[in-house]
Amino acid sequence: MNVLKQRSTCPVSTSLDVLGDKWILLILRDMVFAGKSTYGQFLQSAEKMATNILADRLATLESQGLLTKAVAADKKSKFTYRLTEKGVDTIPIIVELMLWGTKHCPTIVDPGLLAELQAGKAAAVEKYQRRAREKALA
Amino acid sequence: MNVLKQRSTCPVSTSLDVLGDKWILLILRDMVFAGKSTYGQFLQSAEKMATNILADRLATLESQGLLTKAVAADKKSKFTYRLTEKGVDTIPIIVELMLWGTKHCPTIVDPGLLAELQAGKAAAVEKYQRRAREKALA
DNA sequence: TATATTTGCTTGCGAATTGCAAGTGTAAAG
DNA sequence: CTTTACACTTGCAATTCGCAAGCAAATATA
Repeated sequence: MNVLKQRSTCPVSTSLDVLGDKWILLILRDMVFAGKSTYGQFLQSAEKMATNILADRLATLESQGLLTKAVAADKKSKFTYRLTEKGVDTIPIIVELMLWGTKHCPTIVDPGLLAELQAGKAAAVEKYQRRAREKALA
Repeated sequence: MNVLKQRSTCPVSTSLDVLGDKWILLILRDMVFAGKSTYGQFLQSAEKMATNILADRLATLESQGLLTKAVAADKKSKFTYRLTEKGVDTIPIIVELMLWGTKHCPTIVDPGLLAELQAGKAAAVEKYQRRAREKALA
């Protein structure tokens, strides 16, 4: 299950073999910019992903080493998903997608976040990466 | 045909509604980094995309305004695809995908391009954007 | 002028993937 | 000890995918 097929040795292609899925990147977005970390929270997103797809993509993300799964601190019947360094490294990609969408598609954007990104992209990326790392340790 | 469905108003999600497809981004990669511009050239890529998928994705890219289709200068039975500004603006996304793949997946990378990106990402992105714009005018 | 080739697609079809609805299992709460 | 919360799993119709073959117009070749 969930065996990755690499189509070529091109770095863009190999990235897409993992990340070239609409749901995968929305899960990562939710973790980074919405602070979500549980199955139930991911289900509540505006895009309404199906439960089987969510389960499948979480398993893929875990097997690909982008996130870790652990029993939640408050409840034993609950799991917490956290980004690994490999996952944290996708933040620049998500940020570029956000900027492109903001510029070229009809969207509703958080003005604070947009201003932050336009003021200094690299600094904003680093801030969210730092924040994700801190959460992973907690 | 090729009607886009927007899943939400989030800029990451709207970007993915257009770009969240493995083939779409490989076509853009071929245009930007391999200088390809015809149907036949796209078919020759290492990833071997099916002819019906290529035709479909080129139509999508055209209808979404990422590229333009024109009769080739040398042959009337040939078409030339060129990036629009909206297409040129995807270069930062492709560059981030390339960097992530290089760092986290087994790949074979062009050392010159990698060195150029590591020396100065913004400068390299601008160079390829300039080059794509020049080609579009030719 | 007749035939072959290049180029850019379409079409058909079996296989894989998706999305929806409903069901399952375990832990905690009442 | 029943109910609720949470995280999935299963079944199934419908869409999408990938492969192979076919098609049509423009050009090259004999």
